Amino acid sequence: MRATQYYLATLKEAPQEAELASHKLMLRAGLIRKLGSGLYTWMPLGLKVVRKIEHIVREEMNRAGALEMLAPPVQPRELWEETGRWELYGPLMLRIKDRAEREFCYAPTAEEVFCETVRKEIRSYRQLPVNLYQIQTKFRDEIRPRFGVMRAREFTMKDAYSFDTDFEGLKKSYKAMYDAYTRIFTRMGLQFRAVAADNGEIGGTASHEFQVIAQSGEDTIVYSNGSDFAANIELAEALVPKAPRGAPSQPMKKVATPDKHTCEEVSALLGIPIEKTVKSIVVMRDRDASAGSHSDTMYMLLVRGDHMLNEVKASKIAELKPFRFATDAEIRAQLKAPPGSLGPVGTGVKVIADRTVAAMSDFVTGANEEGFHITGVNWGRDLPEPAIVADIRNVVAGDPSPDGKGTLEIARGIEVGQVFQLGTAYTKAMDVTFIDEKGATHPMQMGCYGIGITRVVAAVIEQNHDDKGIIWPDPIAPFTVAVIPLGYRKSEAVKDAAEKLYAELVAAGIEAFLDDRDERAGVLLADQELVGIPHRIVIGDRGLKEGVVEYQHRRDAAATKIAVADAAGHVRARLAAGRGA
RNA sequence: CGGGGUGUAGCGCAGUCUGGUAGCGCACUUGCUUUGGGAGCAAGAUGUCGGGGGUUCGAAUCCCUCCACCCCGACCA
Repeated sequence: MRATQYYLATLKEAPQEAELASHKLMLRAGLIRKLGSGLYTWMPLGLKVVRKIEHIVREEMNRAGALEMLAPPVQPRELWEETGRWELYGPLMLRIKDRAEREFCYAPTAEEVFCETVRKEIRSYRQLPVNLYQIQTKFRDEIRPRFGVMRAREFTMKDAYSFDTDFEGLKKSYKAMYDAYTRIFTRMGLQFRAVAADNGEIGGTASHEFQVIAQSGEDTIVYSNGSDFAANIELAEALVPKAPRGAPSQPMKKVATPDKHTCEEVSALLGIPIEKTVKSIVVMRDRDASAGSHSDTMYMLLVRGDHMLNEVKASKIAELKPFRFATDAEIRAQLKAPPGSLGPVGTGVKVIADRTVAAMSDFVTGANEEGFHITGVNWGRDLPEPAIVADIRNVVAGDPSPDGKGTLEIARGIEVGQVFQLGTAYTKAMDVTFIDEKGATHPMQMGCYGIGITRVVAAVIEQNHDDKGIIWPDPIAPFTVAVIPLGYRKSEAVKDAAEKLYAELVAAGIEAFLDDRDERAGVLLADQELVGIPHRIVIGDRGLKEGVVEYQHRRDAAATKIAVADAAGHVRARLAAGRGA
């Protein structure tokens, strides 16, 4: 491609709406343009990258035995009512009406259509297993679109659905996808980690998320330094403390803590370690909220002062389902005290203690009186044993690994893919069945597997950029080599050498970008660096006099001189070396 | 949805407090010079100052209202 026949939409400055490095660079390099909140137009350069990612995904999906098809993104309401998701999805789903007032949604995912297809097409165990996938635009009306294409409302997703006769088959299909995903993200040059994940509301038997390691990631993942344990923090279990609860050694005492509300403040004021304090989080179970009657029950969740409540874990406590945080008014009405001075002593409110808290003695809590806390609190003596003891906190770095091997470390991640064993949740609801060898009918075992194609673009940039711009890994670079003639319009020698090299590269099947614009050297080089073309060859009169051109990889600190005749060969060698690495 | 903020030329911004009829840098057009790291000079084009309403002789500026977008908290690929 020649620059003069292309449209490089680069910007010197990033629009102010962009916060994240990848978002800024995608706008500056002209990969995307914003159309509205969470809506992006892919410019020619950006689309090239998307297509390359899709290409890798297709290759690996096909290699794993999956078959590509394509379902409509606009789907009738009736289909979604079969699984109850027309209601369940709520405002996240974009709903549309046609001229006859029939209702549709713009699909946020596609379990229903694929189930519909399979139940119509497949009858016999002899036709199973199958794994069908598509690469299709999805729409989720996110509460808060953010970070450009990282969390857009419209995005491209590769979604696959496997159907098996039995659970053993499902496990095989799942493993095949897990392995395919590992190959896909490896080929893209990403540093990633597959972590055990929460199954969500759907249930099912297993799930893993593929997390790209990045400081800017929205997810927190934990992993063991002594084993291969890795999980989303939502899921990672905090074990029961090894040390038994100590015997009470202090009397219970009310102390003044004026204007001190957080555990940090109170522990600093009293000179007591924060590990001796307990945080009280007041929630309401509103089990009958949907029926309109309000029989909400208050619960107090107790977590050690330096720990964080894990809402996913708390939401799994059967007695609490579903819960919400109590309002300020509810707290004042029932506990006669404002948040910041709350505690479990003498309230009569049912207490759910974290495992760590249940093992504490002589601890500090709020006194349910503004400006006062209580020290020397002990279970059994000063208040009843907790009604429920459960794991309701986030693990912290240094906690023992749940598998008993090593301790946990914490990192941030960007979720680019997830694999799910769904089991029969959908196939039962939609009557997706097959006939076995004895003529009996059974629901199929289903799995689903997603990759956020457009999010991958942002994730790759998060991991591969510097202050000058993007640094694409070879397999997904929009162009592989930039040929940069210095003085294309001024020097016949430069022009001839550039044209010759460009033709050679193209003939060798290498995607070259010849920057034949009548611009100064600085402009050409800055654009190549911003856009992130990984390899470049600079051709100038100065070098040609010595018979050389300059090769520089985007990550190299300096250029190396190459004999003019060897330039194309050198690039080929570098590309081959990159593939090996 | 709650909290904070922004909306002025394609992009980045000043001007708003203290009302007087819109400006800077980059980009764009033309010409000359320059030419190995985002050039210089000269000339030029580009604006419903987010929309609507009000106050005023006069509104980008003050008041009301609506909208869009961004950031922080509850969602997911």
